[in-house]
Formats: sequence, structure tokens, C-alpha cells
Amino acid sequence: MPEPSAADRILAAVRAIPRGQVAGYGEIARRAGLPGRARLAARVLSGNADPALPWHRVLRADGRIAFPEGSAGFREQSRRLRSEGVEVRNGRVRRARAAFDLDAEVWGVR
DNA sequence: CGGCTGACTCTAG
DNA sequence: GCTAGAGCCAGCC
Repeated sequence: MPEPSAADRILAAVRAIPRGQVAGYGEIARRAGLPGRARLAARVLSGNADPALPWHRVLRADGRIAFPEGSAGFREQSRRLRSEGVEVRNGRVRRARAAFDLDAEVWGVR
């Protein structure tokens, strides 16, 4: 069978985010072997239909939720994050990158 | 082919 | 911490 499509690799990268942790769109794209394709990662998520996909663990580079504040998606994402112990303040997650990079070293990823 | 759009990112001020 | 502007990429009309 052919090698996985870009979208498949992005989805795999999203599924690899441990529970209770978060990653940025650019980070996901990079891990999928698509550096600089953050927008593609966002696009893939917008069209995903997999209920098991932890899409709520993906944030913007500055640790903010990518949805407009107050929107349905925004509330849903912050609710899911908090339910797994992630601290969400005013649409922003503390230590989005730091926490992830820390574990990245542990996993041997990079 | 041209133009618009978006769950993006980076740099400046 | 905030807003603006520019750069970027893929999909759609």
C-alpha cells in the first residue's frame, strides 16, 4: 500500500499527543514531516470526522485556542482540556510549548 | 488562471 | 499582553 498521505500523518501526530498535554499546529505539522504546514494541520482538523481524535489538544503557537472566544468550538475545547487536567485561562493554556518540549525529550522525539 | 478564505506563525511597535 | 502587517499553504469558486 502507498505511504500515508499528509493528512494521515497529521492525524497520527495528533493521536500521539499524551492525555493532559497539548501541542501547537506547527508542532504537529513538523512531527508529521511537514514543517511549515501549520495551516494544513488546521485544515485537516477542521474536516476530521473521527470522534476519538484528541483535536482539543491542538492549540496555536502561543498556547491559545484557535477558535473565536465564545464560539461553540471554543467552549467545547476548553471544556475538554479542563476535563483532563489542563489549565485553561481566558482561552489560553499555560506552558503549552514548555510542557510539550519537556516530554519530547523524554520520548526521544524531536 | 485569478481571487478569497482560513482551527496558522513571526516580527514590530 | 495587544494589535498590525506580511508570509504561507491548500482548497474552492
